[in-house]
Amino acid sequence: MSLASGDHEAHGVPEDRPATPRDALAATPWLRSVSQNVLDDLAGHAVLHRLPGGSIVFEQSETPAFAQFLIGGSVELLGVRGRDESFVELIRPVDLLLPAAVLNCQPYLLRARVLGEASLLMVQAESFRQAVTSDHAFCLAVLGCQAAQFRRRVKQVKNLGLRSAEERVGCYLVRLTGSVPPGTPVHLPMEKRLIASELGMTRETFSRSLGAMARHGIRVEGDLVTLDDAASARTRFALDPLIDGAEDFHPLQAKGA
Amino acid sequence: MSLASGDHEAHGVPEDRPATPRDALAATPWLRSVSQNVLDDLAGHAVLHRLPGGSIVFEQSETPAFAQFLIGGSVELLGVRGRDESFVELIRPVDLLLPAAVLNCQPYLLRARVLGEASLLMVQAESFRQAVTSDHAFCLAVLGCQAAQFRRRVKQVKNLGLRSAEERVGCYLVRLTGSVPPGTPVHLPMEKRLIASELGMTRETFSRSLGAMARHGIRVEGDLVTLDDAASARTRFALDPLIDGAEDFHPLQAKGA
DNA sequence: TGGAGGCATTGACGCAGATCAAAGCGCCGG
DNA sequence: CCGGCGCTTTGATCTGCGTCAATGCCTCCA
Repeated sequence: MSLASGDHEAHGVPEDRPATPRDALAATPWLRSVSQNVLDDLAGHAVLHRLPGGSIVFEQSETPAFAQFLIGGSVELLGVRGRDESFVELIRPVDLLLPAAVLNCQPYLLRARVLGEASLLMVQAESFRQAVTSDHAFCLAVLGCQAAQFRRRVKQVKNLGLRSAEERVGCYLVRLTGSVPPGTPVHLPMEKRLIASELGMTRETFSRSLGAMARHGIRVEGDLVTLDDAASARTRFALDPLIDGAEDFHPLQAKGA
Repeated sequence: MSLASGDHEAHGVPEDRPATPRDALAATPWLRSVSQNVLDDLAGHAVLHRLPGGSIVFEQSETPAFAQFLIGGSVELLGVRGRDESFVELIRPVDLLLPAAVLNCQPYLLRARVLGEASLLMVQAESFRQAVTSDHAFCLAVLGCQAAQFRRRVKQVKNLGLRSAEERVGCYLVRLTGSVPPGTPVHLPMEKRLIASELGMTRETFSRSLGAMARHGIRVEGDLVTLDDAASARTRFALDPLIDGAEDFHPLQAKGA
């Protein structure tokens, strides 16, 4: 249920980034039930890569050469038309970048751009497909990963279609402050402009909405959020688990026939 | 590349609806490479159902009891909040209704409502999951189905985010008339209000946009569309395969390890 | 044949949110 | 200590599209 970006090793313990492709795969929760030799094989056709903020991981209409596992940092997916970009989704670790395109050998429908800094595990597309078609457990893992992504998208669409800009902001903040006792200040997990695009609005609208939150018991100063009147806030901005709930990977175990 | 709804047996040959669950599975293109006995097993835990227009197939937040295969007709998926509904997607045969929820045993995020009339094959959820976890070929088929759905959703989002209402209408009509020689009148494949919600706008806006099409070489009279000036129309409303292209199921064959 | 209900059209109007523009305000490098 | 750059804030303005309402048109059925 964390709203945090994958990108703070600023204070405290530096995230222990895996040193090798094999380590990265071993550290991926949703590959837990995949056999060692399949992971070995994948790792054998993979490289670990680190990209600075702003890098393009792939471009719209490219044919995938790799299956990209996002290991650290975060990546935004954007629809592009000429000069215009429209934000579609923010991917956080550990997840696959548009597995559908890789599986189907079809062109990417979106541009992927790194925020902050990201570590990617790049597995050769053909080896990835190979593994999916030859190993049932891996196939199930990918299926589960895709299912979670799909549900996240649906939630995003519902959030956009069913709530006003101000409500989206309110619910976001209520959720953000939900895990600490009311009154405790909480940091926004990323730059405001990024939160704004994740919530499907411009920075200006986001900024104004933050101001308006005061009227409902949420105080925002800089990147610090305090829930002054929890009752009021939670009434005005009622969370809906079918929109605001976290969407976790759900394990499916292979069984013999 | 058809825009047609799944719902015209009005003129010509009546669609041959499968008589038994087993027939329905056999007739599903994307299950072609699944072995007979798996299909037999699924059919053994399934019923074929026919629902009149307006029926609710399932309600938001229900836990799936069945995996629903849409065999004929079409079904709309809607996000619901209180009294409001927001259209999310139109499903056409043959496809699964929200497989992610079924796989993960998680509540549906959307309401499913029948348009016109629909035939559904309802497979017991547990048998469906059983088949996915025990049969690799079936697992691959479901993965492919989900991948196609995912890409359709992304295209939809791009269409909405990157084009104005009028452009969406224009592109829709250009695509609709694309398969016949310019000048030939074409029928709209469904009621205007449905096209409008598929294009993410109100009927009124859709209606006005249809009127505006005349300025770009597309004449609309009733439900008949004629492309008068193909060059002008296709320039103003340039199709983008990454938005307007059909998204078909892409087969992945199981291979031994 | 007439009227009721569903859909489409048309016009007037309003508004949420985008856009444009101009300051503030850190933060960093020199 | 200064200047520039990127982010944020704030205000003014614009506009696409939704909403509301009136009307017309079909189809179905009594």
